[in-house]
Amino acid sequence: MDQLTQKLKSLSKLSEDSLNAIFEITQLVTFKKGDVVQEIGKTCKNLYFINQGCLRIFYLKDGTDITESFEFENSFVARGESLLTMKPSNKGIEAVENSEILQINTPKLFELFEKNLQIERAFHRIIEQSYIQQINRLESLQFHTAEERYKQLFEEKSEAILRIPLKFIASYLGITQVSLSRIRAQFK
Amino acid sequence: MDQLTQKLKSLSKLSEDSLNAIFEITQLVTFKKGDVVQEIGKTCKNLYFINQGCLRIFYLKDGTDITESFEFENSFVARGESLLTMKPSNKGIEAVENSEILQINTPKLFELFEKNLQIERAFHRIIEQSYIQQINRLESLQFHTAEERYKQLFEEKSEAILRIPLKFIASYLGITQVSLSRIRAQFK
DNA sequence: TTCATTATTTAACAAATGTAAAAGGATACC
DNA sequence: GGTATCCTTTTACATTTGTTAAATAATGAA
Repeated sequence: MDQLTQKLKSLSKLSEDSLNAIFEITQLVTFKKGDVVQEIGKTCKNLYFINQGCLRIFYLKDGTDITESFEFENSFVARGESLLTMKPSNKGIEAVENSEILQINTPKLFELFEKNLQIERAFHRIIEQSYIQQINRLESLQFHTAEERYKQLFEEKSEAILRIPLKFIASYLGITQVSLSRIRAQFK
Repeated sequence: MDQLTQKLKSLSKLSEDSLNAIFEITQLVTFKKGDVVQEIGKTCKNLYFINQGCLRIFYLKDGTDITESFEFENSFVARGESLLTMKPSNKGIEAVENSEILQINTPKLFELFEKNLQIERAFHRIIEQSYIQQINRLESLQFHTAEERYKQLFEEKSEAILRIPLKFIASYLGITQVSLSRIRAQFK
């Protein structure tokens, strides 16, 4: 739980008791490359923290697999809109690599909020940070060309291009694989 | 304050005392069409609630005015990324129509959080809702064509097309005015 | 290793969107 | 009311991106 502890402490002040309360509703799980962590159509009842590996959130648009987002070590992953509304998500989560994941039970987490303000605040920080991330992503998609978006990804998250299949990168950037290939060809 | 009261109560349980504490840090302001409510470059220290009128968040990309978002009556408006990070925003806020706005002082609001959990929770709801909105907007931009995005706006927020100049709508949809005009021409 | 499968690139053509400029419309101000 | 300004549409052409299909490269399993 070391990595998770450090991450949580970096967000908000947390006592040992608070941390232990969180650990009690947390489970270590492992997935193999390609495993489905959460199926499309289910309501999101877990918040994931990546110890090792890579997860992606995806969905199907007219039968085509679309990558909404991906995360690496020391990041949280959840289908926020489902977690917060308690409604089924049209998105799924998949392991892009063999992964070691901490799985936090969110119904129990929300119960903890009622008795422990420290915990509530820490997890609100996570939501806030996801929100800020989302605002920046929107700006990128709204007004940068596909080439600019690729460059930006290359600069800010270059490991993504090394660790994630390009077909996932393409849909993440909102373009086709062919288009991404053309952009990459210019770079040489 | 009626509209704001109703809105807040719809989000979370709030006592009269809590509501009054919020009102104490809230100010009624009016703007004329075209007025700048918040300048680009300033740190966001207010959360706005629209009693009457319309606000838009915008920024400049290579000298071109881009509309990031707009809101009408009974909605909150803020540059979330600046409000939460306390850093200057590269975006501004403008009144699209003559508007009557309630302006909530956020540094004081954050102080209230420390003493009043009800208030903290109510405003976290606002952030959560903005976050969900943002997720859906991203999905729309990432994988719908410009035509689909226009149709969607038409169906979900048709008043926007009536009340907001099309040049603002175009950049909001991530396309040029010319392109929007072409899409609209097909609809006749 | 070898073969089958999957991922990536390339090519050719079609469709969508951008750019620049001009023409109409609508609006605001004197 | 008239004029200037701003908004919207249209046109013509350039560029980007999508689609389909094929070729090449990389990967994984027997």
